[in-house]
Amino acid sequence: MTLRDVAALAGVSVSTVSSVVHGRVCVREETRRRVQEAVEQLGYRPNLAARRLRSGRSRVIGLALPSVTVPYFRDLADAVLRGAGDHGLSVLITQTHGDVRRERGVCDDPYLRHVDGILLVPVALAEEEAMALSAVKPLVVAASSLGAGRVHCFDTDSFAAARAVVAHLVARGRRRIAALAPGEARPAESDVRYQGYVAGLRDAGLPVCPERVVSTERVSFASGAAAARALLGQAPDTDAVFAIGDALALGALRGLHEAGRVVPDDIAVAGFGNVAQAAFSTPALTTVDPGREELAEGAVSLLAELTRARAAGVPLPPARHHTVGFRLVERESSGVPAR
Amino acid sequence: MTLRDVAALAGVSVSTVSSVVHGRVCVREETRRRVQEAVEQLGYRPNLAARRLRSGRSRVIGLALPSVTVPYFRDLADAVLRGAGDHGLSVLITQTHGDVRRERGVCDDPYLRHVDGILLVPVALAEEEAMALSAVKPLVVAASSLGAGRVHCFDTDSFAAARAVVAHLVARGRRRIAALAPGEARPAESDVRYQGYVAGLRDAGLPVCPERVVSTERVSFASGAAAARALLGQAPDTDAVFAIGDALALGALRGLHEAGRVVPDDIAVAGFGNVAQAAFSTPALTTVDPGREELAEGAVSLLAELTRARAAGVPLPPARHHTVGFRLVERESSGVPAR
DNA sequence: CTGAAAGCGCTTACAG
DNA sequence: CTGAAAGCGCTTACAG
Repeated sequence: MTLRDVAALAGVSVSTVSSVVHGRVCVREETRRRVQEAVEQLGYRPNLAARRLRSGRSRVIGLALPSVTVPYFRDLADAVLRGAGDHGLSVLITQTHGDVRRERGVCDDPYLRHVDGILLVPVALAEEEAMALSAVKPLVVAASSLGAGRVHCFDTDSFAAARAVVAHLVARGRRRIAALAPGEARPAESDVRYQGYVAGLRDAGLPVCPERVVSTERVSFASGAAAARALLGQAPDTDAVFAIGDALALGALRGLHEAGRVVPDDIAVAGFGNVAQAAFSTPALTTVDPGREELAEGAVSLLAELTRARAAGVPLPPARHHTVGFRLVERESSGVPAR
Repeated sequence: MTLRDVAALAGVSVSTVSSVVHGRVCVREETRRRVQEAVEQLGYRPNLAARRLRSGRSRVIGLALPSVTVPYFRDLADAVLRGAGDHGLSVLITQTHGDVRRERGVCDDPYLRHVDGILLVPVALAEEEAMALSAVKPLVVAASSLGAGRVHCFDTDSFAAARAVVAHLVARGRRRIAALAPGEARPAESDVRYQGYVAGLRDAGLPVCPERVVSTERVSFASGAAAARALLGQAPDTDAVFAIGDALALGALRGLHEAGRVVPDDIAVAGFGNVAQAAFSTPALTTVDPGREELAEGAVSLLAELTRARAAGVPLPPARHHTVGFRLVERESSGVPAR
């Protein structure tokens, strides 16, 4: 079932069929009708591989993120999948597992080689490296604070959001507020959230106590639970915890429970991400809604625009850092009653 | 950067380069070396679209599942992504949202059109419909009990697993055991789990009480919470709940908590799926580990084999229902102490 | 062991 | 408004 077959049945040339299929206006109404009938009758479907070979475009974008098992990224993937559908794009997902080499290599990733553009959710990539990637193919960085706007980037204002979380905890009467965040080589995005935490403490005239800052190995339930236990060991009088990710916060809830602490009576907990289960934990989790839908949709739209521009050979719009609004979601874990 | 360029640099024909790239043995060692050097030097990468057009294979498989936001499917997607990588396959994900028309139409899904084969996680599809899809392109049904083995199918023995859950609850002294499951048009897989519940009650000589069977709209946290509230209204003396999915169970935990019931003291809860957060809820959730890794890997391997067979023009192996082992994971929500 | 050539199905100037 | 023709980059018999 090829253009040739359709052309034969409709009694026209393949060029004409191609024009009809692409909705070009330069075809006589009567001809168009005949071709369309032939298309219907034969159930013609264009061969994508041929189209791609010819046009150099694949209509597929790559989504490179740490792992779909992290609730925050999974929800983001869902939003991207939906957004891409609206633009007629398919999505190829690849997991970097937070490995900076894989992040650097996304453009070489054999599974991502034929994609038109890449939506990258980096964890450890430097802005310069992202710029290098942008030179290879259209790239939009999502959900990560990649600095100075020299790369197309869509992100929540994580600094302000984290700061608002701390302000909220302070308003609920907490003074000894801890932070849980990935350790040593803190990913850029996590670091921004952490800096927001520091700023929030400063706003309230509170000190940053090193023993209240716990480094975690990853952003996972297990790490959160372990970090909570460690925190109680080194700073038992802590009365609130800000975890830079919901998975960490949900794990901390668990760790605190195991240690016999009552949340929020003994200790408040707040996270970041407003993942689906944050509303259904016990107690329900106070967190930041990062405007995920808007972020995913904006990033996909921009990427679609970039790939179109590139295909058309027109200059790409200059890189910019787009910021999406956030919302503080106050729930039981910080002492806000349900309902 | 094409075969031609490499051929020119190496001073051979494109056919020879192609042979080297494909590792065919019929090339003289000295020639192979020269070609490989040229490949390196030029950084040659094959054009996938051309390869696909020529070979008719894409090395991409489609994964069609209800939604990546459901924890159970998200964990499955993660396992499939990893399994596919081992076979050198990319994965294109499409969400059916449990819509049977989208399930029936997976082979026509414009985003899945060029894939070599499809891994389908159906919710409402009948076996006959799946057979019809199999005729279009290689298809493996995963994580769903699709009957009689006339379609390639990988599944947990959900019936036995659900039955084992009930046996466990009975062993923990529960007698008034409720079930939470999607309503009216119960998906095949959910129904199998439900039937396992019924069998489990029978094994213990317990009656199936209609007022203890609550139909949910979806498998989500929110549905689980709502169902738990409904259950308490219509059968307040219930002492255990078996939810056919972990999302439902985790939501029920929340609903019961809101209603002032203590789990497991007042009422035990068990789920199905052993999703990542099941170990980190409060209390930790008793559930069934469905052998996800084995299931995903088996399904992907089989699909890879089918696509290879089809490409080679050899007859596909006959359809079969593969069953994967499960494991009951006993945790606090059914009264098993932590640790 | 190596190469010339056909062709996968499409798009796109270009000519008419 | 329509068609003939070139060519995207590759693979694969086939001939030598």
